[in-house]
Amino acid sequence: MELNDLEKIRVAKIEAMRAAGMEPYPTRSNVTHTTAEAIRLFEQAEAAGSTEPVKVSVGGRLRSERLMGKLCFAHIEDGWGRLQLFLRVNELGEEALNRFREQFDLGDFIQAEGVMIRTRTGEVSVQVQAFAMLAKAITPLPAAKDEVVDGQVVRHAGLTDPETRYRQRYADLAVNPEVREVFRARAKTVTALRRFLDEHDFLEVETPILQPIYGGAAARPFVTFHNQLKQNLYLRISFELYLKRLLVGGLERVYEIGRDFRNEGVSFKHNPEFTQLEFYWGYADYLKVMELTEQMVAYVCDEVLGKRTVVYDGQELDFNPPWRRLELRQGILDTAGIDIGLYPTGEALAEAMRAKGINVKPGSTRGKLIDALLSDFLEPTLIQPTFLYNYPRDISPLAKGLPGDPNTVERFEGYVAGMELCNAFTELNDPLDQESRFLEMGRAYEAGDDERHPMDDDYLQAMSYGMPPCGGFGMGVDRLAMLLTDQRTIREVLLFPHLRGTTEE
RNA sequence: GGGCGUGUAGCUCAAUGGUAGAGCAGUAGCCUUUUAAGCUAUUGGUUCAGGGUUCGAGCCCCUGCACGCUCACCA
Repeated sequence: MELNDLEKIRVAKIEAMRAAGMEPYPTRSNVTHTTAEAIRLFEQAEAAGSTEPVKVSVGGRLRSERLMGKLCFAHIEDGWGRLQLFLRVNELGEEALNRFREQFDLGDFIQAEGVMIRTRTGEVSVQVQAFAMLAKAITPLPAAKDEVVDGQVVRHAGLTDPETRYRQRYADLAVNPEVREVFRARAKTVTALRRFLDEHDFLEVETPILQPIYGGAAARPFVTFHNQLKQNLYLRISFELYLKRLLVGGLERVYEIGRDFRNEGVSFKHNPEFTQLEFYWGYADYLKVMELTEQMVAYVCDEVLGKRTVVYDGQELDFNPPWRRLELRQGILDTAGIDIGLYPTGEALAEAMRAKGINVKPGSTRGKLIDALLSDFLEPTLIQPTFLYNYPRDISPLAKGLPGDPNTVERFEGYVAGMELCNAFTELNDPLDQESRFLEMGRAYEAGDDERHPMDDDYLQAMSYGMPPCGGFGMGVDRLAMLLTDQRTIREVLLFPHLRGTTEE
């Protein structure tokens, strides 16, 4: 452990404490109240007109110190808030107060016991009668100054460098309270999603992360190897194929919240591992799923924010149902000026796009071209929550066809703030059709496309036992958390986002 | 992967090719109701790494690394 000068000074204090018979890392604390409990207790006593002294023992991290000769004000912070400590030579004696001044630094975890009082300026405080070190910090917190004014935390020169914040998230969290709030909101989001689905009689399940055959999405997987079994395994790119097997088995409403892994580029909305929610709802279809989605997101907004509107990137988003519904064909016509319905083949559509001066990636299928039009023209315009529906068949191999339209499937995606939030369809449950779709995919991707999917024979076996009609749904939970916490990058809602390795060590 | 930008003290930031600085933190002294903890003094640097140009490089050039923005990729 390489120590800088500031850290060496603190280590010297540790040695001085031990030499004086005090343990800087005692095994146990003697904390009786959180800061919030202590304050509440005192305010209640005050309101009741009680003269009985409120005695507490509180613990927390030392966040500010104001040394005034023979007295000292300090703030400690625990997981519930902040509390001012008032240390006087009158109660503590000169020796103890000097010990506090000399051995206690900002960032240390300490314990203080005493009587709750209100100081002359009116701040609820602990008049300290005894104190102890709970855990000495060696590295100073990367916040120069931090205080509470009118209940607001004011920071002067805090920790802002994104790289340091992500690599040392512990320091970021310790020093930036709004970061802690983001992750509290994220946790509430996940809890609310679970509660909503539980209340709608969905069963939460867990399916394999290590899979011998990956599928359910078009993405490159991470590959790993089981030494004993001498077997290649893939980290899942979706839960879909396993969850639908469960509907075959009679678990007709299931969901899973967990991690997906995709071996692709990173961006403000992509991380190599991300949290996905998928649910499958027997006897439903994509229209019913749309309605449930609206209700679910509105429910989450209520639980997390207490309201259904949120300002994201300066724009107010309204999550009140119903969301705007826009047929994909119409949306592309409105924004790109091309009616995909007039071009049933990839060649014809590519021709129409070139005529408009749009760059066409050679070898693209019709579906990929439509997806490109969607991404480039339509997606940026979808700010308010919108369901795009009816998607091209060749990029949706697990979705059921739209009756009467051989090129189109019953699929929708939810877009908010120009970003894809969720993806759902009426699930294909015809095993023979499914098999031919797999084969179709295999041919379309044959020319060395590494998104080509292996045939999953066991999945077909499951389908052949019969799966009830159902609507399936997938949503990026990180992206929902971004929207609800007004964060413009996924890294801000991941505690430990993926960063490149450093060259040291 | 491409383009643009950034990298200087623990943190936030300065510094025409000419002595590397400030605020806060730290250290020392003074101070019995503070709240950007006041006054006084003071310590602290592999300027991301490695090469080059130059009498002289934080600054200019090259290579590499990391981060940010952006484009590409990504159902």
